[in-house]
Amino acid sequence: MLGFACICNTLKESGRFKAVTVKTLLKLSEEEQEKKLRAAAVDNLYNSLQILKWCKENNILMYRFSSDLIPLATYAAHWHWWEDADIQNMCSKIKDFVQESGIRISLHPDQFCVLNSDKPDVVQNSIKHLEYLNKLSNMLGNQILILHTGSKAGGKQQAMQRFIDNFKLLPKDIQSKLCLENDDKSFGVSDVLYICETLGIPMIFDIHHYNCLNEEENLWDLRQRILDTWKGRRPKMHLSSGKASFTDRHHGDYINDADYESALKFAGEDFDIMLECKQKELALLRIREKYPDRT
DNA sequence: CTCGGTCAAGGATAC
DNA sequence: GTATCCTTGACCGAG
Repeated sequence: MLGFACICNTLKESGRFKAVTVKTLLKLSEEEQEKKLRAAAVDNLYNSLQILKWCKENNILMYRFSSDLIPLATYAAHWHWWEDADIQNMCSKIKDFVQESGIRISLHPDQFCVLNSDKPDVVQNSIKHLEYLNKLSNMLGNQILILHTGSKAGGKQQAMQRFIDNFKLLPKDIQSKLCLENDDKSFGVSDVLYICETLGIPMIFDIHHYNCLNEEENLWDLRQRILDTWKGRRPKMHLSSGKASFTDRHHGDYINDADYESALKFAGEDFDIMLECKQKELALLRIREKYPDRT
């Protein structure tokens, strides 16, 4: 099964999301602030639902929500977005649709969510961010939050231990949703597998990150260990192509055939594949056209 | 209206 | 310590 993330180009006006800047917010009264934030959030949730409906119509059964659906969610502390009737209403519509359509959903915190930072206030902010995404997840019926290990300050081993220690401080509800993904700069497949096995959480295998950063591990040796971290749930993996070259960390617009084929080979019958490329659903449709039997 | 500098949030690096 | 880049897509003020 293939999926894509966030933006849907095809839907034009309802395929992307609104943001609110702090600068703008500070010019407004508290009442106007809430009005602006609510309007953007409701709009973003509505657009997410439109995208999900489009996915269903096009038989795309996996989608990752934008993590910015509720603008400035942890900034505007006076606004309890989760208690807002319009937002609750939109969320339950999405939750119902997800349930009846069977679309597999997930959420991916932004890069500033660094659970293993060596700075205590960054860890606290990261936990706040995870609490926001967890709350939203429960309202949307999402069970998967995908995180990177984070910083390697102080050395990789220490940084991995900080991740493990800080993970244990999280509420169980968040812990049960977290999955860890290998990245392209600091923590490779072996590192992330170690953490996942230690904590008993699923590992997201990102094949392009592996191509950019690896210890020449034999993927077939690691494959079963990755599968095992899912404990019977259906595993997911990520796929993208380098923009300028095979190991360019920048994501390309589309997926190269060779990259798709090697991902397919790795996935076999066992993994769902989330596409991470600039052209989002268009890349998925292009793959489907090229490989009609294998998507 | 369009254009482009700017934007909550972190990290890594070079000096 | 501080300056600067990385990196995303939308905001928003200038023209």
